[in-house]
Amino acid sequence: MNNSRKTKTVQLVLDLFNTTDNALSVVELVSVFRDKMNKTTVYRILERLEESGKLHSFLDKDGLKGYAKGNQGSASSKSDNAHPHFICQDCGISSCLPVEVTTPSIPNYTINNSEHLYIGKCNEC
Amino acid sequence: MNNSRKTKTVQLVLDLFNTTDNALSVVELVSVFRDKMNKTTVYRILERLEESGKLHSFLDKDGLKGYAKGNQGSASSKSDNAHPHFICQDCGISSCLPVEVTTPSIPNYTINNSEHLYIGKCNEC
DNA sequence: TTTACTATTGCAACCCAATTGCAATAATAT
DNA sequence: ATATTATTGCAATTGGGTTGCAATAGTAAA
Repeated sequence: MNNSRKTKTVQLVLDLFNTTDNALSVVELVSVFRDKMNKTTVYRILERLEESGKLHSFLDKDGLKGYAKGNQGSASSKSDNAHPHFICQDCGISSCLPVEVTTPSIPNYTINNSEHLYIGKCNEC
Repeated sequence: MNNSRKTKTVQLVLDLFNTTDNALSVVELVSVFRDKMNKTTVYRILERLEESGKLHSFLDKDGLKGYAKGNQGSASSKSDNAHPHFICQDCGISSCLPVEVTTPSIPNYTINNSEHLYIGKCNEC
């Protein structure tokens, strides 16, 4: 018994993420699907797709949420597969950086998870 | 001609940051100064103190803004002195990590600035 | 000290990303 | 077909953060 249902709206979201490797902000996604589904639905679909590991999320430099393909670990194992995200300060495009993240060891601190954001210019700009 | 004025409210904020090295979220600060000054005033004072290099800011894992002592570069030279921030998932306390940040070099990307956040447990928890 | 100048503050209204409650709808299992 | 319940739409709400503007209070000059 699988809980998740294959609805038209979920399929639309999945289709979009299959056309790009870039990350998309929730604001963009809500706008893109303006006529296809409700804002709340977009939020909830993204939430579920992240939960199930089909997408992962991160915060951009303005504190807005972005989503991209792939699993950065489910809610129960957040620390797997961490990678930095990049945002172009010119065109605003954001993407996952295919780079290893090294976690420093700090006395008195146990580090379980990390977020890394790089701001700069992409090759288009 | 120095633009900045030594007001009572600014002094209160500076006094608080002199009692701790930890970072404080804007929400906390607004709450702490609830009876001393207006919410808007807190935001504006923090903004000015960051501008002048007495404080620096960062985003926590929920996208909320935090402030801590010290200069992470003025608005014109943001990339100086970057360091990671730590948030304890138990007590919520956050602090600056005295660690160097290494910026990876990625083909086709120019990186000008970065944000690093570590989530884990502090020595108290 | 008084006066003039203007940085700073308080307040109310506003912006906008994100969340919530609930009834209606539509996948899926039987 | 029918029952079950995951999913959606909608409207209202929450909450961090911002803005406009008049009132207030530092500060410099007279």
